[in-house]
Amino acid sequence: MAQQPYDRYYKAAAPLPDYTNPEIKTLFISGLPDDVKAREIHNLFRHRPGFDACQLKYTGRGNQVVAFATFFSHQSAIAALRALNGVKFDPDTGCALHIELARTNSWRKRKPGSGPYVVIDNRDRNNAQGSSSDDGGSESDDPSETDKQDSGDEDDVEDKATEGNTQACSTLFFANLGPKCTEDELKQVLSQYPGFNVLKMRGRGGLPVAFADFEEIEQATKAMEELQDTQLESSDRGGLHIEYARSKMRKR
DNA sequence: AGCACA
Repeated sequence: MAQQPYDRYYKAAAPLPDYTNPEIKTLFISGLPDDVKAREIHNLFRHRPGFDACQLKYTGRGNQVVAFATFFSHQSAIAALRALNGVKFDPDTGCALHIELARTNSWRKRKPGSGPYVVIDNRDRNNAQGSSSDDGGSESDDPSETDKQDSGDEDDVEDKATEGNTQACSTLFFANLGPKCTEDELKQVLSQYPGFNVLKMRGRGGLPVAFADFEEIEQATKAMEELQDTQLESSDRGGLHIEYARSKMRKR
């Protein structure tokens, strides 16, 4: 009853996950219900700092499905692992996520044009599921997975051009930071976004706020969208609140 | 809701 087929699967596949290998930026996720959608995996990780892309994989072993999530750094992968490992993914069945560092990084880089997640379906070609090199080879756009085709990137994102009342600006304003938030922590997150220039933190009578300057408005927008509501490790409150700054940061 | 630096 409580015995899950994937238990056997991942124990056999990853006998001793190496949590210390700093090369690995990819997480291996099992414990997923077999009707999980790639979109759900994406939503699970999309607000984690440093998240790059993910893939859902039908292993071909029964209905078993696993996922891989790739980050821009080992550290951010570990942070997401710690935050999400053991989390109840399906409240009905109570089944919990099992997350480990993957044994090898995903070779797949997110291409500018392509979506943030991909589906790999081995259910029909039931061969070659034991080897370590079967992690892809195809960008198979499965017709059964049509959720992503029209909208590409988002499904629950309201993409107004502006946040609050402010005009788009290449400097971002960060609020809802915890008192323990450091410049380094924020810098580390932001440095993973193209065009990131300078960070300035200000302690506004207790709670810190921050300003992050980007080369281009588009790059600031991208970072804002991806980091909005992200929980920093230092946070003792809700996720990041980000808006366009009211004025561009002064050049020095 | 909280937006500085000059």
